[in-house]
Amino acid sequence: MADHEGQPERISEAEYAVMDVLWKHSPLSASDVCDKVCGERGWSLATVKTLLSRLVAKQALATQPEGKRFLYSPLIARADYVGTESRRLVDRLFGGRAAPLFAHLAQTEALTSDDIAEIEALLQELKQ
Amino acid sequence: MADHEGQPERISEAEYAVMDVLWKHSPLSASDVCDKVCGERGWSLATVKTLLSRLVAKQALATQPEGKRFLYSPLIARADYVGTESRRLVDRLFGGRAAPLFAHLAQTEALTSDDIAEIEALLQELKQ
DNA sequence: CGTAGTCGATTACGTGTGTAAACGAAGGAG
DNA sequence: CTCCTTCGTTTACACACGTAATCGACTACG
Repeated sequence: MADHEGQPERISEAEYAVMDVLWKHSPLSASDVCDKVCGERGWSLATVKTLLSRLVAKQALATQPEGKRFLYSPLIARADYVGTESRRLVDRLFGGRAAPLFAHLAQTEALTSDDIAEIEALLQELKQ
Repeated sequence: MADHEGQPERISEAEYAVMDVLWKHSPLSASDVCDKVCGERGWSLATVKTLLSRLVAKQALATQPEGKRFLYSPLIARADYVGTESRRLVDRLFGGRAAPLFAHLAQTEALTSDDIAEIEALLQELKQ
């Protein structure tokens, strides 16, 4: 079947943890990535290697040879991923409207007064 | 292994489509549910039956016998599910802060001016 | 030059998910 | 009373995901 260039394949939660590291520090080797995530997630280096390979297969990461090993760097922007995922949630759960999402976050106390201030500031900009 | 009563099991996307129908019209039979979703999703009745069974196993649906068949109704509130999922996203992608999520939604044009007005109204209430 | 460590690639395996067919019980039609 | 339909239940299967061991190549140390 021809590489028919659809929308990018989805990135799973574990894969996201790997992307997250690479979004913060760009070209890293597999071991470097493991140093940053294997602790928190209780992973072995082998697991990180698998996730890196899958992300390369999904064209979410690029590899560049450095001596005998590879350095990995993101091919997709964090903002794109985050935007897509946010949109998915809003579409699926709130019929595409952001306001009900906001109402829910507010009701479940996920909003601090700092958040409120910040959002007000954003709204001010948007209204201009 | 003892039924150790943890947090409710996760509901997958396909399962959510079924829940969605039942959140709108409460006690329905399997065929009724199929009538509402099999069209849009291209499912067969068998698929709906499987999803219903899995949701019962996950204690997300209750069954009540009606003649020879069952009527299904939600055991968990839509608001709970939606709240949990929203929270997961905010935690995972935005470090638990809602404000950056809004910034993203705003930038990707997911916010209409109606949304903005609605959110402003909500903020007014929250500030009291 | 050989041996040990390291790297990416390959293979593995259990579980969840999407999708569905097959099976067995029960009720209605004739 | 027998056959067909209709339920719910059981079983199936392919693919994605989480997690990891193993393998073949290469390098660096001795």
